[in-house]
Amino acid sequence: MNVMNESPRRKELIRLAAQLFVQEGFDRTTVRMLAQEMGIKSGSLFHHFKDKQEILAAVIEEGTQNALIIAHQSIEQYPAEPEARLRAMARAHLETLFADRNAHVVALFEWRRLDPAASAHLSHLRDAYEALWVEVIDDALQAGLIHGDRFLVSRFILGALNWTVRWYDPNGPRTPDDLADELVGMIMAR
Amino acid sequence: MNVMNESPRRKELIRLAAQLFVQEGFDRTTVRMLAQEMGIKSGSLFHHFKDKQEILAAVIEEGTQNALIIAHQSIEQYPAEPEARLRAMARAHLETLFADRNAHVVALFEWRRLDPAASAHLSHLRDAYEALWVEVIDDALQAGLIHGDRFLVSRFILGALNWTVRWYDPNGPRTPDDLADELVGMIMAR
DNA sequence: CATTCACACTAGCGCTTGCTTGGTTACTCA
DNA sequence: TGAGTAACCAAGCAAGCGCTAGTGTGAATG
Repeated sequence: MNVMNESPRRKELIRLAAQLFVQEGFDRTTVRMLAQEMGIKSGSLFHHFKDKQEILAAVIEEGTQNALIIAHQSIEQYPAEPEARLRAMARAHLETLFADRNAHVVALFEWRRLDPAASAHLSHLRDAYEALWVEVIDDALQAGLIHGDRFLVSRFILGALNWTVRWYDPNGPRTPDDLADELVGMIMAR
Repeated sequence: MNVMNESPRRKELIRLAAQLFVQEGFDRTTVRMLAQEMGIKSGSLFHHFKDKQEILAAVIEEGTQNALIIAHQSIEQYPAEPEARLRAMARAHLETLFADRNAHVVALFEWRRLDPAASAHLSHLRDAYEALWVEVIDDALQAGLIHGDRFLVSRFILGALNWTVRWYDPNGPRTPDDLADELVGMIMAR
């Protein structure tokens, strides 16, 4: 087994697993299906991962790491412009959501399948990401751009954004940036 | 087997199944777990339902039927007041969502486990419900209460509302009506 | 040249799954 | 009273599950 390995091979396997988890759901995806998709036999799978759980954790970790990095990069461009920060954060959210769609769908809808240990570890990553949001929203509230309870507002915005994976068609006429701008426009006081 | 049966017994079994599906997820809920929760043996379960799939369909059907009825009752009280209609619709949505929480969580997150036949049948129910929303939102747009693309606005609102099942605590200080009012306040032009 | 290593294979164990079968009990109603 | 039926049970089958043990191979390392 290959515990802490960041090889390209492992990354590719994780990508394939994410795709299958989205298609079938974690529980219905068997190790034999995973192996076939990866072009190996089911036994060989356990050379790369300790067990099926570890594959799930790896998928979710990758997605969340990427989201954090991109969000950071996006808002640090505008240290003192609340509206630009809000817009950049929403854009970054949708950008990662659809660039890395499979991993994020797994993170959003299969989180509960994580065992407690993995869940605890990954919760920190997610909390760090949500803290970024709360920060940006606090700025926007203080600047009078939006109004309402900071807790509820951030939950509503994240809900609206996350739910897009259920209906948004990347091949349609609208870009993720269009969506982000529309949402920001919808909630901003004029 | 007991195909089209609306007996109280069946209703109770469906309620118990919904609870387990939420706790464990559909795939991880075994027929033996269901039977034990129902106080019968696993074989007896198939006297009430053709197969496991039928239980899932029954759970989702119940929840969606209720939502439709309550939404109808709520908005027909205000035939010509766009703001009241919007608020009533949001309140009704959250009211059913938490009154009938288990069934709705299953409907939202286990829909994809339905086989194609059941999915086709239930899609009509869901579409009827969403049509109500589009109607109410069109009225609000025309009245100038909110602004934006009708399609996107309704998706964002439904996303924000549905996502509440992931974070809202019914034992906390806020009522579902508080949430609905806060959301409407957040998006309404002033 | 000998050893080690990553990576893959074959074979299958022990267990759980959804569902079936054949029969029993309790109740309703002519 | 006795026929019909809804509701249940005990037993188990066939298939599929995650995972393990033991082995082979070709490339890198000493």
